[in-house]
Amino acid sequence: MSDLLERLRGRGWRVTSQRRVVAEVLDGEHVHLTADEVHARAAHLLPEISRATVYNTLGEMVSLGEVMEVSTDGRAKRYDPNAHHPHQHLICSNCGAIRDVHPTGNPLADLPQAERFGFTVSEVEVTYRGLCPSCA
Amino acid sequence: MSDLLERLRGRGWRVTSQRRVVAEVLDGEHVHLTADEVHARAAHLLPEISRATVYNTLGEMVSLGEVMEVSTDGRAKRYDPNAHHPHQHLICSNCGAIRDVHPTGNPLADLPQAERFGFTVSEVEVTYRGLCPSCA
DNA sequence: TTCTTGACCTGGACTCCGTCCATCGTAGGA
DNA sequence: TCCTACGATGGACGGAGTCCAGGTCAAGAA
Repeated sequence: MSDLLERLRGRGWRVTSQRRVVAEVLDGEHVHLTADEVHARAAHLLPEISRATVYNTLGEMVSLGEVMEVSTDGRAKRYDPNAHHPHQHLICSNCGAIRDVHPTGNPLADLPQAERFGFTVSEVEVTYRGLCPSCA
Repeated sequence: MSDLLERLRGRGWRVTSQRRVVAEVLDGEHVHLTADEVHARAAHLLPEISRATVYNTLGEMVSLGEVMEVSTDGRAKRYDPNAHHPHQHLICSNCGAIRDVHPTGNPLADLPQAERFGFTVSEVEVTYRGLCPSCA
């Protein structure tokens, strides 16, 4: 993630302290923060940052393909900086903990032509659910 | 779905006109209505039905396993009455159209033990995305 | 059939998540 | 250093869903 700002600058992004702070907050493995959590942590580093800016910045990072949006439960969306390594998610049904996982196999190949209803299918998203060690 | 009310009655549910109307609205294949849509259609049959009742009834049907909740895009949840036939979903990225699909294979088996992080995995949800014939 | 009662329904207030907009500030090129 | 267009701000707004106090009624009892 450290080179995220470089990539963004290369795409013509103006680098501001707000954007730098959001990028810093979104750094690491198994990071799946809500926009509000990003805002809280960013505000720790830059107290005056506004919610709207966090939403804007996250939205831009998503549309640039640098960050992945994860809708876990119909509540707040979560933001996953691990967008360059294809992966799926494993979610605890009880506490909501999320892990990045890498299943074998190719689910796209598992959808027969007859089941595609004429759609051009381009993407598959797999969500595993269960109980994490602490909740089991 | 016609026997849904019978099943619910068997589980000790009090059958009211409101619940009957919600059950009637949720009938058919490839039905994926939002709570608001359910409310609108139900109100067509029973004008005084309230939003809260629709939410309560849908929530109860979901927790009884008679209806399945589908979070498509982080907007409103959709309700799928086809809960007794395991299936996945295919969604048009452009217009949001949804179809029930039946992939081959077993994605649960595709998650190696080492990728389970100690979770007790019990459920997989697969969402295919692409463009429907009208949007392509 | 009528009575009784606890489960159910109602509508409006409320929360949470996210978006919009007018205005102000500033990064970075000239 | 100056300019200016892009970015940030914060407050109002909107959609989706939940909560609650009070009124209503389904269904078993007699």
